[in-house]
Amino acid sequence: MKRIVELTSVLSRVLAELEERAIEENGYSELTASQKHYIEMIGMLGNPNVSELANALLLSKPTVTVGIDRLIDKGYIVKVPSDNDRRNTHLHLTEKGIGFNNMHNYAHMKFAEIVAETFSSEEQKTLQNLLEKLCNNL
Amino acid sequence: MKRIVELTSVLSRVLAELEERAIEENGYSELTASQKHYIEMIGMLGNPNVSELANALLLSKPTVTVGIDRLIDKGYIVKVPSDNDRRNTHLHLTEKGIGFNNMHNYAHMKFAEIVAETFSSEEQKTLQNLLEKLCNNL
DNA sequence: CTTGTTAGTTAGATAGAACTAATTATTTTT
DNA sequence: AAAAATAATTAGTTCTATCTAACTAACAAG
Repeated sequence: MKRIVELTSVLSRVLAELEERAIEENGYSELTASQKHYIEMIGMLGNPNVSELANALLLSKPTVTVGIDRLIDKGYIVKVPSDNDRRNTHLHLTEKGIGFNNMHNYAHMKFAEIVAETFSSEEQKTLQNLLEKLCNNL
Repeated sequence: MKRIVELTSVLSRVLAELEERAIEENGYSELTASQKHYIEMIGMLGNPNVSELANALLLSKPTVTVGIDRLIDKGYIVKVPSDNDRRNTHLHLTEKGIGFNNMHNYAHMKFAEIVAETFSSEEQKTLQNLLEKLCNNL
């Protein structure tokens, strides 16, 4: 059973590495860890304003203002002024920003390929059921 | 089959979170990401000198010298001068340093508990075989 | 229409993490 | 014994990420 934990942690690492490699190969290595975090969060929140992003990242607004400026320079984000309230600006991801967030999916697809190559559909069903059960118990 | 990927990535995240929580709860949050990396690497290398550690971390020696100083201040490492060559110093982890490296194991134990609670021993065997097969195909 | 609030920015400070160049101390080589 | 090589450190620089305090601009309420 210890072995199960080991194997799970191997899978963990492999998934992470697949994602890292996708990020490398698609030219997103110019992003720092914190910048990646910004972009992911903007994707999850869906066009937040600066304050909302700051809250979600547990950072001060000035910090986020500066962080955003750099991501705008690099072409990952644009600021769109709000119509209702001209103080307010919405943060939108550019194509490039969305592209980065897709690296996630890209890595998952690679992994899915491996799963498909490894298992018969019955095995897949069994594995899925077991994982499902495990996740329900977390 | 997409579902299998999802579930795996959930497990990934849960493992990471278990480890993070263990780190938090045991007072290791004072460590930065890079400092954690130093400590892990020293553990893996087993009492390296500064040059060996720098090589392993792909960093310059001066960078590592300074990094080590901070970890000494915080009580995670001690420097032991070499007997053969007095230029040379070996880096040893203190109890505290070893304690940090054990957070890894701690998280894995927690996860093992969950596995044990979730599955019969037959299910465990099945799961292990499937994971084994998958890992062999990576 | 003045007062207060809200959204965001600018300025200035601090700390970490990295680098190169130069220095010290020791050991090895010739 | 002098010169070269090695291990580590010190000094000085740069960049990123963070903060607080102070500011501007826009809106809201009385």
